[in-house]
Amino acid sequence: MTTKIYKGNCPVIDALTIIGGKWKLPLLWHLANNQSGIRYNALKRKLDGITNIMLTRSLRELEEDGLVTRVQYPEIPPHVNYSLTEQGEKLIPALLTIKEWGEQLQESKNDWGKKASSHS
Amino acid sequence: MTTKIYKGNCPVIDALTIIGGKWKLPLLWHLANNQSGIRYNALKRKLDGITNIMLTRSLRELEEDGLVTRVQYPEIPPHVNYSLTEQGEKLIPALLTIKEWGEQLQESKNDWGKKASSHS
DNA sequence: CCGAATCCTGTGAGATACTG
DNA sequence: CAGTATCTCACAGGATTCGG
Repeated sequence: MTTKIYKGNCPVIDALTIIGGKWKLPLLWHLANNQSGIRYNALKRKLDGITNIMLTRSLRELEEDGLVTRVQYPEIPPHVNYSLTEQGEKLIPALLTIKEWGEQLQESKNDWGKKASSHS
Repeated sequence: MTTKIYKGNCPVIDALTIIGGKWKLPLLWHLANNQSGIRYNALKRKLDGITNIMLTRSLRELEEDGLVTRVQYPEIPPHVNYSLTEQGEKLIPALLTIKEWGEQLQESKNDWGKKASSHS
């Protein structure tokens, strides 16, 4: 994936396709931590290693998918602000669910299945 | 993605990487619907269009990631049964959370935020 | 300051054929 | 029945360069 496969058939796949790019999650994460919005270059600094084109692409796609709002102030110098939409905000709790599962998975990969008999 | 990026840093990305392949979700879905397990060829029939190699690869990866159990009965003809592990089962509720979000997203993409008031 | 256009490459995905 | 072995191809990701 993040190749689109069963178009429209499955909301889960749709969702994962939307957030499936390499930078989408980090991007959403930083946007979630800046509810007042954040500027392009600030975003770029936080996402260490991202190039202009990847940042622009990712932002555009998230915008088209209705997760991100872009507000442009026609000033000199230019000023563009990005923030999560309501739909974008709603995604965060879902991601936290996944996060917990991922943490459980990492724990279970450590050996501790054997020594756990102390709490019963 | 599902290129691995920030190895180990983020459980969310880890999780999405694991379930990120093209057939992973459909596969997990069918496994979730057959708690007693399901055989290779039965799985293949349900996943219409999948090739042997993709099915094998996907199963192996899920097995290595601890989501799927492979049980082989040394009979003639061979009989191999696949089923979800506990970790695999735990993933399902998380996916349902994502599913709900995806459904909300599709609703909001239909135009009906706008037309709600005026058609006089 | 905020991007777009072009070109290149590594990897996921698949077609096809063969095996214990 | 349950897989493997190669080969090819498309596409996401990225380097580089340029513009309002």
